[in-house]
Amino acid sequence: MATQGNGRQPKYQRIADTLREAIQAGEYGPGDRLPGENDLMATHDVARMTARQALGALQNEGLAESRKGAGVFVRDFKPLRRRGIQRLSRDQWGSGRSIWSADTEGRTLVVDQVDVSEMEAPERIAKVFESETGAPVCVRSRRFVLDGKPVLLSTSYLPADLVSGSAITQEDTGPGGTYARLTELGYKPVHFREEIRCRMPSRDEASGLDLSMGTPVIMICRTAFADENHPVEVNEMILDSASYVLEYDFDA
Amino acid sequence: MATQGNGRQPKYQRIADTLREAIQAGEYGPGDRLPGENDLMATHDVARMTARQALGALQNEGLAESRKGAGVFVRDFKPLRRRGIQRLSRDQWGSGRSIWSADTEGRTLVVDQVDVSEMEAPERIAKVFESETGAPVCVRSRRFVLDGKPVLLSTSYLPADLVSGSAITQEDTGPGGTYARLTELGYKPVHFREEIRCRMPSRDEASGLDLSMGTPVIMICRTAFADENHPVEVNEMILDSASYVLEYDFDA
DNA sequence: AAGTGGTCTAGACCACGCT
DNA sequence: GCGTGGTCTAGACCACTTA
Repeated sequence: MATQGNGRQPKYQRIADTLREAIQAGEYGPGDRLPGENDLMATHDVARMTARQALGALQNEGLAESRKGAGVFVRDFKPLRRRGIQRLSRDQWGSGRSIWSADTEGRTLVVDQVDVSEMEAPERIAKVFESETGAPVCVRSRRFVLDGKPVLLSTSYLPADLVSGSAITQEDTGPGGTYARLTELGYKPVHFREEIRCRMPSRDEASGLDLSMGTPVIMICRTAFADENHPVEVNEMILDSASYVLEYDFDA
Repeated sequence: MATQGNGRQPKYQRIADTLREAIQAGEYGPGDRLPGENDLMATHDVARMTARQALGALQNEGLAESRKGAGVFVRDFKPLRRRGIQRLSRDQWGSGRSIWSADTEGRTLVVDQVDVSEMEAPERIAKVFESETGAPVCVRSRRFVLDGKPVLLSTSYLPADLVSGSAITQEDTGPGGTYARLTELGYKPVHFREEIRCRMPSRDEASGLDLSMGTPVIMICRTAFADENHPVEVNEMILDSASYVLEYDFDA
């Protein structure tokens, strides 16, 4: 017992390898149910926990996901393409269209969990605005749900003195959104910086995006600048990495 | 026994939460050792597997990493900043400098596992070059190790007929690298497209980058275009997400 | 040599979903 | 109702590091 030394590598890894290869060979397609714990215990003659470890490995790799009471299923990957630069070109939001219309053609977008409030700026935000920590900022947080699947959590920070009284402090910012309003206020965004990180989600993020185990998130932190390096907005976004491909097109 | 219903959520989650909060509160700093399995069994009065699950959860979140025979330790996050657009501006490689010099100032970069060969183009690559599947391509794969830590795996594909006989087919491509040579050959890259995905690593990627559990990878697929949409190179990169922040700067 | 995490067994009860 | 995955116990041996 516990003689793991048979084939040089752990039993659960060998079982996981078998399943992985079967998936990649197409024996199990997206959405198909994989052999369950009981199946694996029988076919590989192992204990419960060992079969579980094998299935758990596949889930941690993002290849499979479990549904309680139903089984473990092969995952699908059909991402949205988010064109980082074109979507923020002036004509997008200049003409009253949401910058989202570029990404979501022909699909159903719902924005929910909208919350607009004013609070003291967290340190990292205050630092960008070059204001003292604790200066008031307008905070707009939202969730984007595409065809029933939550794909993005967004939290946007703007200096409160800049936007007070404008539609930006309302839930509905009107045609063209925040950037159109900033333009009207004399702070037209002319330059953007996007910082991209990738990591495993926090518990809040996992539940907010309805992520299954083994799905990382993409963090995009976008800073919008009015002319001459004047930052007017910081937007922190959390994206379901299984729902997105980011694209940046630029000249040498 | 197995009365998990005490506090509404699983025991291992409660233990993980305790540790997570302690980490975020700074009680355990980067590199510090967390309480081990035996500690947790004693302090929380649980079985081995339950303590393991708690520590496993933290590792899957990327918050901690285990070292066999030593313990579980809080992870650090000190990423490189990769400026996607500036690093590919003409003056970088035009002057004989590697585009890497922009990222790695003052650090030790080693390139190893260099392999240059010719093979038939995989389907996705042939599609980009608009050649028939199986057309010959020059494949350059390398690994970049920064201060002893592998951070990036790169595989670059170029049409074989375009580069045959040039230094691009050598291990050392000379000053300015592949892009300087392409320019000399009359295929100056003038436009780039980078596609970014994020997912959990394959086993090969995890071992090649020496990743610990719970670390996703960033995939960058860059296509370089000579004038008028003529693709001349496809570079597929796998980045350790704990080592990188990507940055894209652009005008509206 | 002692302690650590990695793997494994053989049982158990639970909540959930539906073949 | 029955099978599913989710959680948990109480043991065990192993390989590795030296905190």
